[in-house]
Amino acid sequence: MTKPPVIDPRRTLTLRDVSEASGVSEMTVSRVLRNRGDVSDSTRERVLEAARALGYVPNKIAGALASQRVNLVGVIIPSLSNMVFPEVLTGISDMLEDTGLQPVVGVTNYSPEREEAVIYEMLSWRPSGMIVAGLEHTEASRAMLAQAGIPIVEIMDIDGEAVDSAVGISHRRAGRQMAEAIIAAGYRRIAFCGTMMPYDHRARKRLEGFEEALRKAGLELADREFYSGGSALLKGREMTETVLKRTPDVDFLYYSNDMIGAGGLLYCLDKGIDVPGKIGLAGFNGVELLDGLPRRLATMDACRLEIGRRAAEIIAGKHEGVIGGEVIELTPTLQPGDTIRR
Amino acid sequence: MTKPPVIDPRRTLTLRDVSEASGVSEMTVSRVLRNRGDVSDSTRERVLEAARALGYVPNKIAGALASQRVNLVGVIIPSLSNMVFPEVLTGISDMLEDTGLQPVVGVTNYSPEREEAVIYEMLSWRPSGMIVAGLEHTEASRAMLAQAGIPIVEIMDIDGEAVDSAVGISHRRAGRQMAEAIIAAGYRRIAFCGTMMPYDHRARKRLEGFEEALRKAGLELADREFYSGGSALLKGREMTETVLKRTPDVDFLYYSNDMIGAGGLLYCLDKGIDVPGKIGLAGFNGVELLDGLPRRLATMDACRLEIGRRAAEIIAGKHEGVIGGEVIELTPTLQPGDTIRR
DNA sequence: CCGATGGCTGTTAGCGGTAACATAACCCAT
DNA sequence: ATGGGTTATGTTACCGCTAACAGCCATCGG
Repeated sequence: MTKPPVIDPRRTLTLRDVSEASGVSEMTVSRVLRNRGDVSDSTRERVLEAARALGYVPNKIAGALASQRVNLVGVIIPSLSNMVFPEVLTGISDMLEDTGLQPVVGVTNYSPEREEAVIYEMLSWRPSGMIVAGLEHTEASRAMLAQAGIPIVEIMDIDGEAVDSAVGISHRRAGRQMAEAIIAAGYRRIAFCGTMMPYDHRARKRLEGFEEALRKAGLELADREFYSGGSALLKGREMTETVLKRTPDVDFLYYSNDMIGAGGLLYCLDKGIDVPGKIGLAGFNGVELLDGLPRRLATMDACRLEIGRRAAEIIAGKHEGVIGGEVIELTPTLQPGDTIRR
Repeated sequence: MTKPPVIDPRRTLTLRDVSEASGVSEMTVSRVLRNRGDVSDSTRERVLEAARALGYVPNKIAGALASQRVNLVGVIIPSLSNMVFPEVLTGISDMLEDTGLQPVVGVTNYSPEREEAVIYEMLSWRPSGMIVAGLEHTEASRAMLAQAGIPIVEIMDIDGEAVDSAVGISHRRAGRQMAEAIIAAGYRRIAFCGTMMPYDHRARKRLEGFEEALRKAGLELADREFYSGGSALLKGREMTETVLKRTPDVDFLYYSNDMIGAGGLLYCLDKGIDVPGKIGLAGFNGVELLDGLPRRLATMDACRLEIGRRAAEIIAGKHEGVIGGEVIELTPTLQPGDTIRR
């Protein structure tokens, strides 16, 4: 028995509906809607009218399958609650704006397994390219990316080996530079406060570079304190208090990000501690938030917008010549602010 | 380190490749990979092995077209640089976690035209549902959503007419409640600072509710100041300074969001102004950031996480019975903090 | 007046999967 | 043996669209 042909009034429309409504073939409708090939003005007119009247929305799934072309770019980042990744996203969107490409975001929460799953999921939509934060991935993730046959750009970091292209800064060098500036300013009892997430490789590399520079100057960290979760601003306060109580002679606090740095700054100001006289402070990232604080925290711009832009450019193929495997190192600038002695 | 098996790089793998490699039909491979139907253990084993060895990643485009099923949920929000939407997203992701559904985010930058374009783009991927921030859309946007034949949930706001379902709070009421609390605390010369984006309807509604309550008490705004763009914290400082200079007898400042409120708070503390004695302050949203400030800003929680969760529940069809058109009003709680006299 | 040319539209054959049905092999009770 | 029921696998026909090519008609130079 054949099923009764259910004429669903809300059946989703297809090209055929538009084609019937406008009296031309599906192919012509397709051409009109994509602005492809030659279509006479009168026909185009008629088709557009019909499509609008019906409220037709093309089915990209079918289109993508037929054309083997997908206008999506997968963007995989560890977190959205950080303010740094949204800014990278802004750079990406800006640059992708009129390329017909569209970013699709996946979040990993700093978990390599989650990242692997997200990459798999993304790739199964056959995007035109992938932008992935960081250089550290599971073996399987790297393999999938390498096999995908699309441009891959790893962003934020360049201290390591990229699957394909990479755009970022050297966090080791950033840590080193900050240490050198701090030492040059005369601080000697230097402590570190930062995230303890084992998978925040970039914070780890900054600390490595930082300690390396300290050693070179015959110094070592006077103290260190780690946190995870919670309000970063509050954690910054708390960690600062902890360190200052535990190691009262500390004269500088290096924070792994601006948010906890800001917390530390507010704490010091609250307590009436002389900043940067008695204690110097520095963070990392150059977040906009700092502009509103009572004093400008020393920090280092991570070139987030620029990273997003450059990565998107590579995906969009806007760069001349080179086909892949580019590594673009951007150079962050140290902003001494008002929390390092001069 | 062993490299993964390098397959012919010019062709992406299909079911057929796996089927040939494991000696069964494509259909059986499909069944194995989706855990559908009965497949003998030995066959399953063999297929999985082959798929893994080849590095096969299924093509969801083809799958979606064939099955008429897409495991995506479109989420359309005005901005990512706000911290409130990332939190809503968290709620959505949490709830969607094990439903097989995956959120895909689109950003409108508070532009109705952009929103229309993003909705069109999203719908053309035929998602299983859509979550859209706000109730105000272009005529065309509403029509598209209504026609799509999928569950639509408008979030954040319930003061207006929903296309289908809605989850949110009443911003008018929120504004009213805050005004009542402020008046009850004895403040009389009340000013407002907020965004001037013409499309931030929720901020607008809060202000409307706020002024309504003032009027009911025989009061009116003593002053008002608007901003757009830039560092919200800094703008908060600046606007506060402007208002206090222009209208020195102001005794309360109501901010349209916590970030500018925090800026105002920092400004007042800087200037040694007695808060909440001489001047009271309040913001809106209950952002985590506030936890780290020297004093707790009065605010009102916008139920962001809960909104995300509930919206996702509706899409996932986890709610019993009802088919659509639900409107869920959540009730924000006023957190008086330390910046309103008691 | 013919074939060539170019503008416009239609036809055909998939894209890579999956739903639905068909088939084969094996089991058991009748 | 026979029929009916399982279980495991294969076959067929699309899903909605687009690439590639085929056709048609008017125009045009020789």
